[in-house]
Amino acid sequence: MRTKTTAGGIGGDRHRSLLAWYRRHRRDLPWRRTRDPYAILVSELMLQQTRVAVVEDRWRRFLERFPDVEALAGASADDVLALWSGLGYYRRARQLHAAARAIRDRHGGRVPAEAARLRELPGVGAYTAAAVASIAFDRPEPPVDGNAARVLARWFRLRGDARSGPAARRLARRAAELVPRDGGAGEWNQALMELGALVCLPRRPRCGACPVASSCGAAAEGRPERYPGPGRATRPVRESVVRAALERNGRWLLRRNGAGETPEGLFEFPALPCPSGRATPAAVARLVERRWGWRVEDCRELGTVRHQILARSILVRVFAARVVAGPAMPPRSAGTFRRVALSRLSELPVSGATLKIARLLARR
DNA sequence: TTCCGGGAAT
DNA sequence: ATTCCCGGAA
Repeated sequence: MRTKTTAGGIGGDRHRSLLAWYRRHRRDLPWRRTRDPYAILVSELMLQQTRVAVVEDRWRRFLERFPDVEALAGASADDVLALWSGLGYYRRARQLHAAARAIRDRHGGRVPAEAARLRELPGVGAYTAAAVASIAFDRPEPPVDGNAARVLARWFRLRGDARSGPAARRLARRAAELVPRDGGAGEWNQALMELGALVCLPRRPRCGACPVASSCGAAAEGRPERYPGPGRATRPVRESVVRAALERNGRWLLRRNGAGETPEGLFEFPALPCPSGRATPAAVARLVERRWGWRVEDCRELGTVRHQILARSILVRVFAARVVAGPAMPPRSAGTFRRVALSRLSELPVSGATLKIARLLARR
C-alpha cells in the first residue's frame, strides 16, 4: 500500500518532477498562448473526442470568424456548423453555440469561473467544466480526461473501466487530492494530460522518458499498458451505401439531412436506396431519374470512401453523373436540396464523408 | 487494411 | 446503456 508521504504530497517531488518536465516539453499549442476564457472554452469543446492535430487549425479559423462570445452568440446555426464541418460530433457545435447564447444572456457575456456554473452550460460536462475553471481561472478543479485517467491509473495502480463506475470515482478522488489548491492548478492539470498525450501512451508507454516513472506503480510492475483496463467492447458492423454526385452547370447537388437523419441538418451527397452490391452506373442513372426526376449522362463509378459512425463502419460507393434535363429542384417530399460549387463547399455545414467525396471529385 | 482513442447527453 | 465521428497508429 502506497502511503502519502511528504515527498509525494502537493509541492513534493512528484509535483516538482512533472511540472519541470512539462515546462520543458509542453507543446506550443495556440490555445496555450491565450488567457481568454472564451477561447479556452472553444478549445476544450473542440478537443472533446478530437485530436490536437485536427483541432489546431480549426480553432484558429473558428476564433477568427467568432472572436468573442458576442460574435458566436449572434451567428446563425449554419455558419457555426460550417466552421465545424469535418470535425464530427456536430451536436458539440450546436451546444457551443447555445452555450455562447447562455453566457451572453445569463452571465453578462463573461464565461463563468465556477465549475458548477460552467457545468450548467450546454455541452459542458464534468471534464470540460473542471478544465476551463482550472486552465482559464486557475481554480483547483481536477479535470480527468482520457489522458489524465490513464496516467493516474498507472501511477496509482487503479484498474477498471476509467469511464464510469468505481474505477472512475477512484481516479477522480486521486485527481482531486493531487491538484494544487493555492495556485498552479491549470499548469498541473495540463502537465498531467500532456504526460498522457506524449509519454504515458495507451499502447506503448515511453517509461524511459517519464519524469515520474520512479514513483509509478505500473512501471514498477513492468506492464504499464495493462492499466487502466478494458476499453471498447464492440466491433463496428460493416455497411455499404451508394451516393450520387450529380453535377449541373458546374455545381453539385447536395441534400440536407432532415430530422432523424444523421448528421441532422448537414448537407451530403444524396444517398440512393440501392443494394450496394448491385449498383451499376445504369441502375444509378435509372434511380436518379425515378427518385428526383433528373435525366443524367456519363454516369460512372468514381470511387469509394470509408467513414465511421460509431458502431458502424460504412463504405460509400460514389457514382458521378451530369444532369442534362429535369426540374431545377426535386419535389419537396424528397428533401431540401442545394446546388453548390466545390469552391464554396466550405460555406455550408457538411459531414466529413462529404468532404472526402468532394476531394474525390476535385481530382477527377 | 484494420484498430483504437476520445466527453457529453439522454 | 446507447448515441454521436474522425484521423492516425499499428
